[in-house]
Amino acid sequence: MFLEALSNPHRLKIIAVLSEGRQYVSELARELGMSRPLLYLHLQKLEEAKLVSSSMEILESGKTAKYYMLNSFHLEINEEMISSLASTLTLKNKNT
Amino acid sequence: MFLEALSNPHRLKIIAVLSEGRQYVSELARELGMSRPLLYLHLQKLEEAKLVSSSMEILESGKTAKYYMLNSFHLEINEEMISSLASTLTLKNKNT
DNA sequence: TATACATGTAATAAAATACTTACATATGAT
DNA sequence: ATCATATGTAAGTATTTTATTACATGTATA
Repeated sequence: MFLEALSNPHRLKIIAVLSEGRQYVSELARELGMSRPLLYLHLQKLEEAKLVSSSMEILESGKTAKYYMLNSFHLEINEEMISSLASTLTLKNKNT
Repeated sequence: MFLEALSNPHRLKIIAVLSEGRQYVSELARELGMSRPLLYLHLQKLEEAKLVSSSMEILESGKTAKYYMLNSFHLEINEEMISSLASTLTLKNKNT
């Protein structure tokens, strides 16, 4: 769910950096001062939420790089929207 | 942070119910099929995020009741907004 | 007094997230 | 061959979040 994807400060930073342009994972990890495995985890969640996309490419150096880019998004969040979102959710309920 | 507050399905349901009108905790717990202590926890997070407010009142029966009501909100979420939000965040960084 | 129903919270358990360490593979340059 | 730098992921640990259980207090009613 996109709201869950946006609930972590690291992921917001990732979005902020990607909003300035696409970047590949290792370089992104350096810019954010974050370990690559951890960055992967966050990127995965952002990708599942369709907030970012990725593509494998070849750097000038000849090494392969996985580029991530930000998908443009625009959401209006208000009571009504949350209510209709809530009605689509299933949550394990003890009673019935 | 309001995005964290909105990242849990129970809390979205709470908002959905409260959007139909104010309600007191015990009754809300029954409507949601949720234990009161758990509901308290979620209501606290929503209140910290300023999404709901509460007030103690006396029921016709004479018992005191803590009413919760939804605060009206409207947020535009897009890359730009996330970027500026991200810049306000401090996150523990290993390297400087 | 016992029952019913309200608030409030402490202590604990369970589950989900976040994070680290370690290693594997591949390519190009020295 | 070794070094540097890329991807990818498994396994384990740590932390945070979520959830339960068990109480305490107060008021009105039977």
